[in-house]
Amino acid sequence: MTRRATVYDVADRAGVSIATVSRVLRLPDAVRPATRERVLAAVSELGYVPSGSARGLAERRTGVLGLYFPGFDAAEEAPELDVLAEDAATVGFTVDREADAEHASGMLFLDEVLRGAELEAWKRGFVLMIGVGRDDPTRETVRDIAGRVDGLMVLAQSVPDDVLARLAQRIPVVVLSGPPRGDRYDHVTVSNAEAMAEVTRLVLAEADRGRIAFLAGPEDSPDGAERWDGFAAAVSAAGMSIDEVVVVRGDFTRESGRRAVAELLEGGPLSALIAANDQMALGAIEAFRAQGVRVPEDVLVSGFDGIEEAATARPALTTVRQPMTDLGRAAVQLLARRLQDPGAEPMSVRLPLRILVRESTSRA
Amino acid sequence: MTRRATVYDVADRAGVSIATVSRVLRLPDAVRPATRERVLAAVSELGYVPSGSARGLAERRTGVLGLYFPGFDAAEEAPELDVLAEDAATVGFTVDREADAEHASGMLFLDEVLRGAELEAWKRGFVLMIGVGRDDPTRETVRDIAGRVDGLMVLAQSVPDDVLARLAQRIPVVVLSGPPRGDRYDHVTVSNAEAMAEVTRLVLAEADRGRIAFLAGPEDSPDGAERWDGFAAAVSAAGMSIDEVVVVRGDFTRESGRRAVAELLEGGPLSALIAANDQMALGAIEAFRAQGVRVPEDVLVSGFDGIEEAATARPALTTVRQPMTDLGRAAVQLLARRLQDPGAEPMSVRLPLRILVRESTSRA
DNA sequence: TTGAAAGCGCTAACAT
DNA sequence: ATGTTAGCGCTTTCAA
Repeated sequence: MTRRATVYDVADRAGVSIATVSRVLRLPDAVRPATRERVLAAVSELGYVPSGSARGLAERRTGVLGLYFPGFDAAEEAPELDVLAEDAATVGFTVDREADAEHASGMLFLDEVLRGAELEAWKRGFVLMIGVGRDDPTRETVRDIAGRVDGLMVLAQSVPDDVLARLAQRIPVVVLSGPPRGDRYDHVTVSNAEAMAEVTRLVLAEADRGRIAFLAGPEDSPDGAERWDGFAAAVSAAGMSIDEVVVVRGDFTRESGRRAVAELLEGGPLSALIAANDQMALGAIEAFRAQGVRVPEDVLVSGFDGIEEAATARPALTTVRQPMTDLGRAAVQLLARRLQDPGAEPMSVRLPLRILVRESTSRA
Repeated sequence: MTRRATVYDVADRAGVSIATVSRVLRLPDAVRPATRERVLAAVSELGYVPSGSARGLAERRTGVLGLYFPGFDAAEEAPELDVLAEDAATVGFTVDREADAEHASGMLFLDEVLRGAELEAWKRGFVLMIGVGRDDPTRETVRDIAGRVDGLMVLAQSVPDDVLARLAQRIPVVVLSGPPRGDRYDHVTVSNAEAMAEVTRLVLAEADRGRIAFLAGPEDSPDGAERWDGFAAAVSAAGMSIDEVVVVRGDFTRESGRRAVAELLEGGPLSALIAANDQMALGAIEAFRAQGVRVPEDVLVSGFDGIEEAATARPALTTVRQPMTDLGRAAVQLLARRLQDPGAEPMSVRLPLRILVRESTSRA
């Protein structure tokens, strides 16, 4: 690798000025064909690739959009790997008769958002830079990224409010998912409440007249709260009093779903259980089965999130799926809009959720 | 958003020179605490975020690594989405009683590679820029990226040889997966052949003395070729002649697996079928079942790739899993090495595969 | 159609 | 410990 070629090298070689080189690359039609050919030949011969930094500096835009996630791993938990080590593995394989080669769990959400964002960014001529929030107080990855991009998309909760406010002073910020964070940012969300209301409506329509239970999320979860609101609204709409339903609070884990069912069954049989997320719903189904209660024959169960396991579980779980790819795409669209028109009013986009009706709520 | 603050603004406000501002940010200990505080206060008040472009230009390094994938989508196939349109959807949900909300298929591979790369990059103080290869002749996304990063990781086959060679002239390149592309690049691969040989050995040890079949991939697949080599080696090692086995060529699709079985069964019963990938193996199992041939009682079947469905299928499929996260991590490690020592010899790292022995090859 | 030259916002010598 | 200044490699007026 010899010294990197620059515009000057190309200009020399083609016998033109650097301005002409720049023009050939940016406004080819503004240059006489013969000259253009000479320049392109030089570019090619020298393997010239323009410096993004220099361009970014001169143009005052980078052509890069940033996507910032909450940490999807505890960096510390990652096993050691050092392929440069003296004793680096030399075996070609290992044999495993037990393990199920855990597929990365739960993170599909982020992957799909990423994919949607990348597609939309590409369509608009941007490239994507990604960052993951890991709490290392000595480093602020998000600022690292903010300094290198024209606009930033952050997943709800991944950046503290004050930091976000600072960054928004410098570049456009779009918040993805979660509740609105003030009305100063562009924002993409989903209709948690409406979708939960609809699920509840569907379940109530199918259920016996009997005890209905809601398995809520933790108190501090904004998503959980919205889902509760939706449930409550549907209950009222069905002409029932909210006092007629039983509410148990869980923490979004499967185990808390199991515990909730144990508790609920002490109060007698149930005709439907509506959970604030899939994990709790799946835990509940396990517990019902353990107690000899059949789903959906004896009790209907619904979840929320649309995790993959909801589809493969027996019975398959009725749930609500996040439009993950569209979340990513919508975020980029909002960012692109603001980049074009920095003064526009902050805008909030609400994407429809997809309700998947499956066996667990079908009194066949 | 007022004009973006720069070092000059910060320096003015703190009553120091721009050099001092720069120092506070990069070598805080080289500045007197009192001065440092003043500067940091100014930084904070102004919401100053250093320009990555200016830094990159001055430092002659960007602190960014690039990861370039082959297109995981046909951009054209993506449904329309325009959240800014006048008639943008206003409904909160849709109800779906049939569909299984397809989880993005097959691309888990890339997601996990990405995750591994991001983790390792973060550990080393880099951020990650991603690009996806889509064939748009008018744009060269990969060059876009190459101009903005200190080093580039490309997935095998995602970049034409000549383009790659050009880029490698400018920045370090690491090739991921696939066969070596010349010996001029650092390279991370897996031991396709060895792992397939081991799978074959395991299956042969378990199988009846009967007809053994290999379900090969398309001729032009380098992976397919390596897997074939491994199979052939194991067959020889078992003291059999390669002529004793039946070989059918498929194209890595499930349908081709089904067809292959139909064809194979015409030649009489089989005792084992070793497929070059999971999709074909799963297709084969379906076809066997349709013919009343039981797996694994009558015939053993193995796959390759370790897709998720291999674990949930009935019977669970014996397969070989790619160390995807480690591929990403290893690539970054190689890149970091080369960045430190540009003159080092190109290095090729071979990662062990993980053989997962499951029901489909277990004569219980 | 082309060239000269002035920045873009930073870092890193070198001076003080 | 801090300030001055010369680039880093490009884009973009403004002139020619």
